Amino acid sequence: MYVAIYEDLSARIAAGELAAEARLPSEHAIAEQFGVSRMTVRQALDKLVDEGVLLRRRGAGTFVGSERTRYRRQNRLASFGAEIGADDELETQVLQIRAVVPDDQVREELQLRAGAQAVEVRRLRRLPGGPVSLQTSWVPYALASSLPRHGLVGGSLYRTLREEHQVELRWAEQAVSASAADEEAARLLEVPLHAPLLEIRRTAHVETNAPAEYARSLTRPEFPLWMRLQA
Amino acid sequence: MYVAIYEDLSARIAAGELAAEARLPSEHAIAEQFGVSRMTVRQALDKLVDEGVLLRRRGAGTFVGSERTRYRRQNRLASFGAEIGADDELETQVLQIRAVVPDDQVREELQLRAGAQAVEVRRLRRLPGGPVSLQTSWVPYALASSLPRHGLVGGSLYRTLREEHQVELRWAEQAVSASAADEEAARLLEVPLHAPLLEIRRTAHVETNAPAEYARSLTRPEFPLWMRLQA
DNA sequence: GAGTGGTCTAGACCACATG
DNA sequence: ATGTGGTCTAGACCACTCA
Repeated sequence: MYVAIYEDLSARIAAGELAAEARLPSEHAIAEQFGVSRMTVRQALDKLVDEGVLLRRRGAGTFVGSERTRYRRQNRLASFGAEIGADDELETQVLQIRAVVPDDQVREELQLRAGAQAVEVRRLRRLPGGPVSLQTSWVPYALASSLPRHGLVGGSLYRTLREEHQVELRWAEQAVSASAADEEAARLLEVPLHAPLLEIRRTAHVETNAPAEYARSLTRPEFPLWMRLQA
Repeated sequence: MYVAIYEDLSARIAAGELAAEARLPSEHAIAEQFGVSRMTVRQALDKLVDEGVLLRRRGAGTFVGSERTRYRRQNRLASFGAEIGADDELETQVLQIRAVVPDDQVREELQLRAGAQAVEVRRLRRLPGGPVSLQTSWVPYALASSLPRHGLVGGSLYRTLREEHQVELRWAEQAVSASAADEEAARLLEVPLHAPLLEIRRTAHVETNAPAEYARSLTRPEFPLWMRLQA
């Protein structure tokens, strides 16, 4: 039920029915409107506040965040397109999909036995203006053995895992740093050799907390990563 | 009351009394132990799960996260020392504190009137092994007019704002990217000219959602930023 | 089958912001 | 003075995990 309230409010904000800075009905009023208790409403609002879509002000009300604040759903495990706020225009060039015996760091992150295989997916993500990000992902072979044969659905690894392999990713931890473009990255991302790039190493997990994807990505610095911090 | 439970559990995990991978008592049991309802316990556990300290597995129990997962309290607005997990050893070299009329981007982020002043704080953060990060912060002059005279408490801007100016920061949004070291950054951070650096631009807010700090930092790539993503 | 976390109810009192 | 969000109660039923 709280998911239904969450989706209803999300849709109304996305549609502009609830504009930026607008005040929402009070939690009591929303509860009555949906015929649920206030704790259930709060569960939906908590999620939207966490994403930066809503702001709460004690004694005053709950407000829709500014355009900029809510444009990017922050700290969410989403497709890369949604992450940079350009899901529609993003193109994916699949460079390679193959089964490999991964290196030690990948093996450890995916908790694979020595010699166990993983599927390696290398992609270049592009916008009309040019290349954006070079991404390499590894998925345990046992989870997605048909990936090399069947390829990606719509260029999205997460969508493919969900729809073709019944693998639903729930949370991830990632390390964000910077690195200099090597020859391959410079060529594919169309930047000078040794140019600074945003480097992300991510381990994503399914609901049982088992790791299901390890990824390394290099992104042009014009596409920063937005995040939200709580005290 | 949920804060008390949160702090009790945090302390027991930090002290090693609850080791990594250990299972916590059930939510019902914790509620009885503290004499509160289960919803209150969940409020405390939610916060720890959000930080990556605890992991929940439906039907099985709540577990302390692995050393690595819980070492860094992720997505939290904390002092830089706590952020990189080396609060004790971090040294702060204050390069400059002065009142300035900031540039347009800073003025807009802090929602200052044209010509209004801000206090600029420039710091170099160091560990025993060498420099780590070069940080410039701006705070509206009205919030901290005595900062240039009195300086920082223990090298920490957030602590100074809290203790000397009654300014408590509650949340922030930040853009994370990469940039090449200019001459000054290269000299202070002891890296080659044009070396890749992690660049963060952060706007921090008080409880009323008014902006109270804008900061730009450049960090050596050996000190990545860790974050946690939820589906 | 027993115990766990996930969700929900139908209230309540409080501190706080605003008119 | 009114209404808001912040917190809390004392239950409940469910799906799920695991012995």
